[in-house]
Amino acid sequence: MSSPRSNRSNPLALAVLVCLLEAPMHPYQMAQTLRNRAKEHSIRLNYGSLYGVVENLEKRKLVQARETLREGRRPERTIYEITEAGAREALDWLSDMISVPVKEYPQLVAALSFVVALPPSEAMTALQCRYQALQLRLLQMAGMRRAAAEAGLPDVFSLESELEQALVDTELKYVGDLIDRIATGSLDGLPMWRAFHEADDETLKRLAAEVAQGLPWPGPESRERRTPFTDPDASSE
Amino acid sequence: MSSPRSNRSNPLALAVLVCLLEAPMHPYQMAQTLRNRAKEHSIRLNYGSLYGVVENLEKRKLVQARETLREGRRPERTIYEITEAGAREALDWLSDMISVPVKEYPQLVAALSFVVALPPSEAMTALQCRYQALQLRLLQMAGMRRAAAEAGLPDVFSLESELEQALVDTELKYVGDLIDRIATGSLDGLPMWRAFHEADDETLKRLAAEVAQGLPWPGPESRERRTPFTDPDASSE
DNA sequence: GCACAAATATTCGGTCCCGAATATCATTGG
DNA sequence: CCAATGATATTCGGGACCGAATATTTGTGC
Repeated sequence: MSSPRSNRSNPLALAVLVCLLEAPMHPYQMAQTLRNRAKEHSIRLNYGSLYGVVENLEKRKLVQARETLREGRRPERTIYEITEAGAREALDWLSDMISVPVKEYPQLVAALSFVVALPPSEAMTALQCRYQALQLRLLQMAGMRRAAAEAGLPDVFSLESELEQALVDTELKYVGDLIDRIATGSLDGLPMWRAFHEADDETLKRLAAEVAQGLPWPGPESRERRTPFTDPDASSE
Repeated sequence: MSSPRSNRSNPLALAVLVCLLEAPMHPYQMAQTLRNRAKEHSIRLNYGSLYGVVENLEKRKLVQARETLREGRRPERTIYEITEAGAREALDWLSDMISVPVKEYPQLVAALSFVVALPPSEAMTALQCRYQALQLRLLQMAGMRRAAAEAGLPDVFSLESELEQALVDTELKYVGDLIDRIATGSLDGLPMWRAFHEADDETLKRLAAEVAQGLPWPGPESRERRTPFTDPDASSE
């Protein structure tokens, strides 16, 4: 009934609104603007998505077409401008994005949650590989930040890269520590992990998995029903 | 031709493979297993998505239906098992996810990149709000980790929450610092930021925006073409 | 034993989004 | 001057995903 389509899922829509907050423009120009300001590093920017997003905003009356230039030369360029409601929505949305942290799912967090499925030696190799890649990225980011500073860009315009750097740095340090813990054997549970994979014996593996499964993993509500996992028709074979 | 559908986009598919690496099961049981192990905190888990993902994997011959139980009681439960190729894919994928860091777009990074669109006072309020929320989340996470430790779960099974905590902690500290920098006025560019929003004068605002835009924002390739932004037919009005 | 709620297990429709393709214009140089 | 290349600007098809709806069974109180 009220809002025809998407809510506040796609941050690209916010980017569009903020662009239009400054001046009316056509979609491609928004892309240019965002790229010029290196926002592509903080927002997932996709040429194809832009037009859909803008249309969506138009349906929700947050932006409106101001004029369509034809000029005979270029293909039609539709210039959009922000509406009253759009301006309000932009500031509200932005405010909310800062105020309310949402759960996110970084790749490495996901990967680590399954790391025991990998033999320790392979995990080690992979971690070292990531460590080097992260070091490289940190160097690149530091370079960009230095260049921006030298160009006279005030910090307030590059807060996002400060934070990004801090996060990557944290990840780097964590990975480094983890590598050490495995190398020195100080990681709690490492013998068990090794046992899983050194065992030629399938049943041991299976057993170990069940151990992991059977361990009481308390949720935040602290008392979780132990799922009774139905019938033991587990079959032979 | 070769792979009918999605590649390695959805980590839920990896979760499915890892589940099946341990034992054959039906989709709902995978969900149970993942929830029991609190993987829902590290993987975006959606009941509806599961079936689609599993079908996809079946098309790619990474899993196969082993048997379909009817039992007369419950609706049909199709039990899947992993294939040889599936097992290889799982380990490869996992290894890659660890080895190769991919660019990610945390909400706060996106939000900060537009923070100057917000009046400083509103930004301040929002930041303080987030700060409190993050503190709370940190406490919850610490509680869960302590509970897990007391329950005897070895660290190697909860690496993902260590990392998550480290990341949230970094974010918290960054937000705290930022609040201080604004409060004490030590943030570089803060007067400019204030000027944007204190000006009743529209033209000043517009001008300031252009300053931000005109500033040479060097990309990682260090020399970016200054986009000539086409014709100065900017129109009157 | 029956109504009602909760858990179990899966289906389905709509929508969002990505990437490739298209179409036009500008520029270069043979 | 026209073919080739690259930048400009937009369209489009189709797959993936989310969340709500659907069945069915189990449990609970009366």
